[in-house]
This record gives sequence, C-alpha cells and structure tokens, in this order.
Amino acid sequence: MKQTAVTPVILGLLSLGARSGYDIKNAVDSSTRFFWAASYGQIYPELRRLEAEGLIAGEDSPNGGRERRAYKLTAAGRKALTEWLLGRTVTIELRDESLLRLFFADALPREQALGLLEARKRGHEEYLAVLHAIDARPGDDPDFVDLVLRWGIAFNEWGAQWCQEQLERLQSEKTPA
Amino acid sequence: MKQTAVTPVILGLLSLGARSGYDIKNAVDSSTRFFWAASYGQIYPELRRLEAEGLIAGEDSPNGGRERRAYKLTAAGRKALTEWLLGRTVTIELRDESLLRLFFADALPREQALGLLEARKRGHEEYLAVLHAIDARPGDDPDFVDLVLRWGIAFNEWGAQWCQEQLERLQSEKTPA
DNA sequence: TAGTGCATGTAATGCGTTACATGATTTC
DNA sequence: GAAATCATGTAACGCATTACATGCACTA
Repeated sequence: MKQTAVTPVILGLLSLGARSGYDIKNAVDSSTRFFWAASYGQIYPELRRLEAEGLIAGEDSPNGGRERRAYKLTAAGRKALTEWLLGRTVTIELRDESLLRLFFADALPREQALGLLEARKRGHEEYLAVLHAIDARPGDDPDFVDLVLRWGIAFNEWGAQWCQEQLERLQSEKTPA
Repeated sequence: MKQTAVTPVILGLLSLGARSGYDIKNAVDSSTRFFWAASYGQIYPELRRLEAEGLIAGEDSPNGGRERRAYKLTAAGRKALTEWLLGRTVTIELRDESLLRLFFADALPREQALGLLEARKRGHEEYLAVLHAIDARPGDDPDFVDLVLRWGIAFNEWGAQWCQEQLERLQSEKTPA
C-alpha cells in the first residue's frame, strides 16, 4: 500500500471516531499538530485515494442542505492501521529555531546569550499553558491519547527546568578564578 | 533583509569558523542537522545571494587545482546574525512518528501498545549513543555549542526515563479491581 | 443581518531533498 | 589503482502550506 504522511493520521483519527474531512482537520489542529501536522490540501485528496483503495468507506450524510461525507475504517483499513502501528518508525524530525539560536549564542555578549536561555524557558512555559488548556477540556480521552498529552506536558516541564538549571550554572560560573 | 531557513545557519557557521559551502554542509551534518537540517541545494545558491547582499565576502582559494571558495562574515553579516539571534523565535516544529504511533496505540492490544513504548525508549537510547560518540570527539567546542549537545543528551535521557516510568505505571495498572 | 461554524475542495506557490554531474586530490 | 574526500553546482521531483472559492446553517 502506498503511504504518504497523512495516511496514518487519517486512519488513526477515523479509528478514534472522526468522520468527515473537516472533523479530521479539526482533530489534527487540536491534537496531533504538535508532532504531526496536516492540511486540507493533503486530507481531502488522500480521503478519496484511501476510499478508492478500499481502506475506508465513505457515505454521503448531508446535514440538511449542507453536504457532508462520513467515512469509516473498513476491515482492510483497520488492518493497515495496525500494520503501520507495528512497523518501523522512520521519521523523527525536529526543527527548533530556539535551539539553533542557542547553538550560535557564542556570537553574543554573555548577558544576551543568557537571555536566549530565558526566552527558551518562557517558550516552554507558554506551550505548557496551551497544553494545560487542552487537558482541562471536558470528556475523557482514550488511554494513549491521554498519555501523549501527558508526554507534552512533562516534556515542557522538563525543558523549562533544564533552562533554569543551565541559567543558574552559567551565572554562577561568572565568578572566575 | 530577506530570510530563508538556511540564512542563519550559514551566518552562524561562518561565525564558528566554517569557510566553504562544503564545510558548512559537513558542519550541519554533524551538528545542527539534529534540529535544523540543510542541503547543498539550499546552501550554494544562498551563499551567492548572501554575497550579493554583502553579508558575506567570498574569495577564491583553490587547494592546488581543486577549486574552492572561502567565505567569511562581513561586518554587515555579523550584524545580521546578532539581529537574528535577538529576534523572535518563530519555528518550533516536531515531526515525531513514534509519538503519532503512541497516540493511536489504543487500536492495539495492550501488550503491543506497551511494545510501542519500549520501541520509543530504544529509539532514545540509540540517539543517545550517537550523541555520546559526537561528545567523545577531541577538540573543545565553544560554550553554547557544547550546551546544545548537552541538551540533546539530557533530552534523550529524560525521554528514555519517561518511557520507562510509563511502562512501569501501565504494567502495574494491569491488575484491575 | 452579520458573523461564526460546518463542509468540501483545489490552484498556486514555495521549499527542500534527492540525485546526479564533474573533477581534483589524498590515502590505502 | 581504487576508494574516499574535497569541492561546486543544479535539475527534477515531491510535498505541504497558503489562499482562495463556494455555499448552507445557526446564533446573536
């Protein structure tokens, strides 16, 4: 089966109860986008492709005069999902401008370089606020959906703390021999 | 000044002593690639653009009959670098297939879902081995270059430990009421 | 009745990687 | 003499985002 970057997201979100392309996009934007983004330009063509391949089944289910197509996983689709789940992980990419800045921070006076660490810390704290807001939403998520949210929270807590520790270390080093 | 994704990497690596496009690509591949990749297809055209804009100065410095162009930052280039360093961080993107798998792991029997956590843990450990090898290379890096390497090591240690903790938690929950 | 949300879709654009071409030099 | 390294460069390809177009329904 041909795989694109959106394939697993679509299969996975349908397994979690999403129905329309619109649903999927919304779910992505409030969950996977933090580690796996997807746009309409990928989702809609891929839905048609997956239906043609028999991994999902679509059915017109308009809301009044408002057109809507509801999809669900077929047996083949569920199988493809579990196969992907058990396959080898390939992609782990990080594009972190704040880390890149830190990497080149020797070009700055010490004071300003430390400012970059502080800014990174704030970044983690802001991210944390977003994740806590998501966490506070009513309704309970499946175990592993929740686990990943918990990962995000723990990661940002760790990251903020790491920045703090390095700040303290570098500031105490200021008094040289 | 027009900014593309490679601009800061080039300016930054030149500030750290890289000279040719080839140098830059090598430096990227053994350092920033973990959080900011760049390919020849970006680097060479951008070097020419930056020279035309006066941010870097190039000079032909062939190695015998082997052509080579050595660049260095101009005053304007150094200024552009520090401005970028002090600007607002925009890009923080994560594309983590292992996290995506975990997110959909409720579709698997418990045993196999826990296997995903174990696989993620192994991923962190393998990454750690790569970073330790880089750390063991002789020569000392500038402070913040070293700091970022240290971040990578600490992050993967944290990540492996988090997986371990979750595994233990989820396994102990196995004995229900 | 204006604004927001539901819903589908695509064209244009931009960006980055891959893969290749070329050739000299150093090392084994 | 083969293989690796130094060194520059680009064309083709694929992919993903952005931005737009369309239209119904609900709500303030």
